[in-house]
Amino acid sequence: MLDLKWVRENLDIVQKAIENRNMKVDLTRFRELDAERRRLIVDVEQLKNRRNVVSSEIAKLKKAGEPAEDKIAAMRELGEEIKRLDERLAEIEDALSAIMLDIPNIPDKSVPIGPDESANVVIRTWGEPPKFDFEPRPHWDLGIDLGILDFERAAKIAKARFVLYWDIGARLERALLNFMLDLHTKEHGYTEVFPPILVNSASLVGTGQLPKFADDLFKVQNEDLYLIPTAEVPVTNIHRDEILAAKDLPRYYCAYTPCFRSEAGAYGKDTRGLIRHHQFNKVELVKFVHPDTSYDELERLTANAERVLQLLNIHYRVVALSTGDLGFSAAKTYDIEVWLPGFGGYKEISSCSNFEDFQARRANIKFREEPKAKPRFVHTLNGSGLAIGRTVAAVLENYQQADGTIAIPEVLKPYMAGAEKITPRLF
RNA sequence: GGAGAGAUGGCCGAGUAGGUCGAAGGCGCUCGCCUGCUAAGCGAGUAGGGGAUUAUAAAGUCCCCUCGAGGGUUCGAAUCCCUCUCUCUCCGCCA
Repeated sequence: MLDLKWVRENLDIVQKAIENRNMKVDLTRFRELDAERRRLIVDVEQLKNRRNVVSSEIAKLKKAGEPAEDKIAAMRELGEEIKRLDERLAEIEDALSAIMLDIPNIPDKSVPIGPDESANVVIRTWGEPPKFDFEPRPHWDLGIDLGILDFERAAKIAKARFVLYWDIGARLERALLNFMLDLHTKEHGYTEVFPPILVNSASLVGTGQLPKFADDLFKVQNEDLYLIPTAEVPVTNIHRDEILAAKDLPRYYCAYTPCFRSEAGAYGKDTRGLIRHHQFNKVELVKFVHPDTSYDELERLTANAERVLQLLNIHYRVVALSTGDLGFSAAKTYDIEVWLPGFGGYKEISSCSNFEDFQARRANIKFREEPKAKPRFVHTLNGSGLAIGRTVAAVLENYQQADGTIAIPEVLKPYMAGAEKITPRLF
C-alpha cells in the first residue's frame, strides 16, 4: 500500500506508474473519496469535541447536585447526528481503503519500462550451457525413466500438477533444501525459521496477495485460513504490527516450506514436468532492512540466491523485470533464470524483490531510528533461494549422462547418503 | 470438543455501585544534575493512529480515535450488555 497523503499529492506519478504496469485504476474516484473523507472528519470531530466538553459539564453539574436535563437532551440530539456522520464516514473509508489496497507499488526508477516480459533486461549471465555429445532430454523424461518422478500416481492421489518423488528422487529434493538452508544460515547470515504454512487473511493482505489475488490461493473451508503460496507470507508477517529498534535491523530470515498455488490462469502452460505445480517446496529468503539500504540489500539477496546455482555449477542468467512484468507489491525484481538444456531454454528459478515500504505499510512493520524517534516503516525484501522442484529439474537436465543416469553435483554428495549418481530404481 | 479464568502503555501492574482515566505505581529506556569511576541518588521526559493549522517540511499548537477486535446501551464506558479472537487451567480426543 502507498501512503495516502503521498498519493493525494502525486496522483500523476501514480497514474503513470499504473499505466507503465499495463494496468488500470480509476483515480478520480480516489480523489472524490479522499476529499469527502477529510470534509467529514472535520465535521464529525467538531461535534465530538462539543459532546466531550458538554459531557464533562454535565458531570460537574451532577456532582454539585444541580439539574442538567436541558444539556442532556441537547446531547441526545447531537449523539444522533454524530452517529449518522460516523456511519457515512465508515462507508467512505471502506471504499477508499479498497482503492488503496488495489493500487500497485510504484516501480523504482531503474526498472525498465515495457508492456510485458519481452521488455525484461538481461543483467548478467553466469557459467555456460553444458555441452553434450547426445541430445539432452527434458527432466520429466529422465525422471520417469529413472523411476524417481511419478506424475501418474500423483494425479491419482491428488490431481494434475502434483508429483510423487520416489527413493533417491525424494532424497535429492531433501538434499537440495538442506544444502540451501545450510548455505544461507552458515555463510550468508540468515536465521532459519519454520513458520505455519496456513495463514490468516490479515497476513495475506499484509504481503499483498489479498484482496486482489484470492483466486491464486487455496483456502481452507469454513476457516479464515489459506495455504501459503510462498514462505514470504508467514515470514514477512512475523513482524506485523511491531516496532523494531534500529539495532534490530537488518534482519535476515530463511525458511523452507511447501508452497501451494491454484495456478488458476495457467491452463496449458508448463503442463509437463516439475515447472508449474500446485504444491512445491521452496527455500525463501526474507529481509527487514533500513530504508536507506534496501537496494544494496536487494543486490546481496540476489547474490545469495545466485550462489546456490554457482555451487551447483549450473548456468543461469539474471534478468531485471520490466514494469509490465513486475509483481503487484514489488518496486524492483530480479529473476534468476536457470538453463534447462533438455527443455531448451531458461526458466525462472528465483525471484528477488525489493518491496520498499509497500508491504511494511500494509503489515504495519516499523522501526525507530533512535529510542525516542517517530516510528518509520521498514523496507522488506524477499527472494527464492531457491525453488526446490525447479532446481531438481535443473540438476537432472544439466547433469544427465549419455546412459540416462544423472551425476550428482559435488556439493550435494554429503547429503546423498553416499550415492555417486542416480540410476534407475529397480523395484 | 466440554468447563472455568483472563486480555490495560516496551514490561510488570492498579483501576467494576459508568463522569477531567489515555490511564496510579513500579521496572526499563532517554536527557540532565550529582559523584575520582561504577553503583546509588535527584529532576524531567517516555504509546500508536488520524485530522486541522503554517507556502512546503520539520517542530509546535489544537482536536478526534484507540485500555484484545467489532457492535450495543448511555449526555458520558477501560468500567455495563452482545459477538468474535487469543492466552491460561482442568477434562475428553489425538501425532
